[in-house]
Amino acid sequence: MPAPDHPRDPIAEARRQWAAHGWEAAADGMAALTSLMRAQQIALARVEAVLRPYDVTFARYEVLMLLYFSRTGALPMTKIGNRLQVHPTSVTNAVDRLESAGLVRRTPHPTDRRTTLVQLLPKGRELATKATKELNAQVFTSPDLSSDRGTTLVELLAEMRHEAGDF
Amino acid sequence: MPAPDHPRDPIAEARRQWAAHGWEAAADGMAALTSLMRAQQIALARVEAVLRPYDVTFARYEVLMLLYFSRTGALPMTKIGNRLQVHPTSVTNAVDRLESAGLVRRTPHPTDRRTTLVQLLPKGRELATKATKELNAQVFTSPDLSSDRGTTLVELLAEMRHEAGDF
DNA sequence: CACTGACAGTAGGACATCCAACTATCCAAC
DNA sequence: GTTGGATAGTTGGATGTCCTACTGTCAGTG
Repeated sequence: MPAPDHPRDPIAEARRQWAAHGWEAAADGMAALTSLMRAQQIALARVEAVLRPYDVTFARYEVLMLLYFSRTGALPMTKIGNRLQVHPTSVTNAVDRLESAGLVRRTPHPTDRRTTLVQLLPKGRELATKATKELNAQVFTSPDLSSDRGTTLVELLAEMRHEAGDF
Repeated sequence: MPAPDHPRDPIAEARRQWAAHGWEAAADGMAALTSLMRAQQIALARVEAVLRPYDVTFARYEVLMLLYFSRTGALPMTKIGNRLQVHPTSVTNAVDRLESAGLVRRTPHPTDRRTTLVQLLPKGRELATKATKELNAQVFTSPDLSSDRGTTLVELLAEMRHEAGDF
């Protein structure tokens, strides 16, 4: 057996404890969920480190890219929230900051006065292009994400998301 | 081709856009990372929904379980932060709230006056037991986590975490 | 044509996370 | 012994997320 005070995988350790307490049936699920939490934390930190010089967070970057890919460069707040699966108030927050930074602009909807359109500005489009280039180079092409492992991960998580009604 | 305004997988859609913009090499990595973010969000929401009646968040629950599994029911703040891979200030925050709820207690370390020990109280141990029973039943044994899929997920993410120096 | 329910967005509050800066303590090296 | 670097923990500030509650607007129903 390994030395007790040696750095081991804390999730494997937790899984062992689960089983030791008679919770065998739930041990795998616990390990899967905890792994998900930890891996997300690591991945997010890597992304945010790359985005920091551009003064945007991942949340705001996602909004920019959604607009970047849209035909007219503009989308209603609601549609942004639906696509990113975040609360309306989170969209308000992100757009507030993007607007303050001069990257997007709020525009009234031509026919529906309830709706606010978010319009990507040239400065925002430029930032999206540059930041994406950096992310592609420094994170998205890293071997632990882009290999077969990454593809398998996408498939597994897509099934999970689908069962949870994500799309 | 599917109807353009039909609900499709937004990640598959983003992957397609990535490729269309000449970023093929990064498309898989982007999809993997984004899947991770989304799946974590879903999983966390499921856990927090179960924990809400107990007035603890997942972060605080993790602290409780760490103490629950420790031999003496007490750990230094630093050790908690290391195990959970969170910032020292996050531990301070979580322990503050657990202490206010009467679930743990701060104790001075017998020999090192810099160190603060966090001691699990009976009320905290009881809550940990009950909450775990609920989580096991309602989340951790759900088929999308505990099947082979869950096991594969744990292995994949363990490799990722290991390469990122998580343990 | 008024009413009622659904929808779009925002304001205020709670929580978790991180970072930078600070105090207190320990320990090793001179 | 004293000094200086490392360690433990907290405080204050920023950000993102959610929830609840609220205002305005739209659209279908009577």
